[in-house]
Amino acid sequence: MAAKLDRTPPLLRAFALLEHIVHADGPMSLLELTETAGLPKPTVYRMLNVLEDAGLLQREPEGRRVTAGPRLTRFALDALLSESVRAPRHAILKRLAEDVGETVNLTMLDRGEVVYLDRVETAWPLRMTLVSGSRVPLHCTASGKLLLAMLSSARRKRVIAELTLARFTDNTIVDARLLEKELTAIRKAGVATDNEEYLAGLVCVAAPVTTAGRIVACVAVHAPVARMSLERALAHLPALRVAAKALGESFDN
Amino acid sequence: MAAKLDRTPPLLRAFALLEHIVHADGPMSLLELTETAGLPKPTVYRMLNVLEDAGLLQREPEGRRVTAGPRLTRFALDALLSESVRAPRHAILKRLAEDVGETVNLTMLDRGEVVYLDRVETAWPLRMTLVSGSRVPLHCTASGKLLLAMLSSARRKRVIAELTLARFTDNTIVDARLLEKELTAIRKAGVATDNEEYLAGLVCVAAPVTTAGRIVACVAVHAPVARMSLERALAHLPALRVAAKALGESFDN
DNA sequence: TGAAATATTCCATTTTTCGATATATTGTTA
DNA sequence: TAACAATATATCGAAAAATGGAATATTTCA
Repeated sequence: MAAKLDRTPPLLRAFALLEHIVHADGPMSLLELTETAGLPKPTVYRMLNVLEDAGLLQREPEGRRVTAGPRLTRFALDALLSESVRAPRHAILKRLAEDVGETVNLTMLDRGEVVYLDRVETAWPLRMTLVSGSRVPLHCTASGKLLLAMLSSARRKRVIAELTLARFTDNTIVDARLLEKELTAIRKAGVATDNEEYLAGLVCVAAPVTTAGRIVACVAVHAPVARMSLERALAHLPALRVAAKALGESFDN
Repeated sequence: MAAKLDRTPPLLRAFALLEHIVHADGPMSLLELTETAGLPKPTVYRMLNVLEDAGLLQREPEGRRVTAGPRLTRFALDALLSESVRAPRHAILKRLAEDVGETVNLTMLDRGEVVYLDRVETAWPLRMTLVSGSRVPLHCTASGKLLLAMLSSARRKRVIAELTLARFTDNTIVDARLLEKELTAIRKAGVATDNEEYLAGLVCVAAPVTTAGRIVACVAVHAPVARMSLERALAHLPALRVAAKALGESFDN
């Protein structure tokens, strides 16, 4: 994964550099990149400037270090939402949806919200039709709470401190301390639920999707409580976990 | 979004081609790409082969058309995950935007221009609208003037010497001596305003973001003067300062 | 203040891309 | 099946761009 770039075709060098930056833990400095890319300083320097001018990279305020820029983020989301990228995961979701007989979806964290990467609806008539790419809040959804719970503790604290814990239903958690408690429980259990916290009458169960030891996404099932109680939904957890495993593996081909 | 590639730097052409492919609805043929990219057939042909060899693209079973490959999926996933580093920062801005009820943004100085690191619009569209990454001049924006004012005098002189003090509105400061005066006042006040100096009808207030005793960025609110006078905007200064403090802390890890 | 670390510029050379044109392959229709 | 159309692939000299070693400038830190 830390492949040197000096053997890659020039056409792809810029892209390969982006891969290194995006794959690193945090922002990268010119010198770090020079090292990991195995290219001379002036070369990397020039590339970084071109990439920054194009909006693909952004400088960090503190120093001269660099991270993914807005155009790159947009590209990444477009890619994950594109038909051909969704296909392998979609098949897994479809099977899961047939198993549990309710709507299932695959979600990620983006800009402090839950974004739907894909979804498979059941034949049931559902009022709630969220298209891929739409967004829901963090604090009152199963996926959101799970993704939040899995952030590093420093980041999680900062995010929670700034969240507006808007109330959507009687069950919405609007107290930061209670939310923290809930997240701790979720982290321990490895599963999150939404007990009519976002939309009255709608329950949801979400399990983490892992690749290379990292939580990258959530797979979740939801249904009107009239049709499926939270307990009944939790009974599908094993199926969710199987799907989650398959989804995780599908990411590292 | 259907930008032709013939004006993009060669370094970025491969990436731009990927953008087109990912943004399209389904698999794309050589001819389609030739058309949307605005490049000659042989050029696109060669690029596709390189990209396919690299695992970034995949051929449809039929062998003709191309779609995103597994390496591209990986990359997109990494890109979105790396962005979670900035989640806390974004949350702070979001909270501020909700407080003041107008668009807020985070900016920094980069190569003689103001660059938007992030921005939160108030009327939230369901679709992601990324306008960050764009650049505006230094001499006629609240952020720009503030960042300029806070530079060391040696640096400031050098930067100002390079500036073209272009006129955008009747209020734009186009005289170097007047600008220096304004900057001195700003330095004393610790806050900068833009009184329709860049875009007629738009006012802005910017406060400094500090890390380790240094001004590294600005947080600003702006609005149409019809909706918010400069005085009313200044009333939000305390909220701006609170956000600025939180942002500053988010920078030192 | 000065020394070390880091970033930026320079520019002759090498490498790569470029794309007009030509050819091959595949698909389609009568 | 033959003739045709559409699409994909190969060639190559000219033009453009990236390259990277070395020099310079800037920032950081003691």
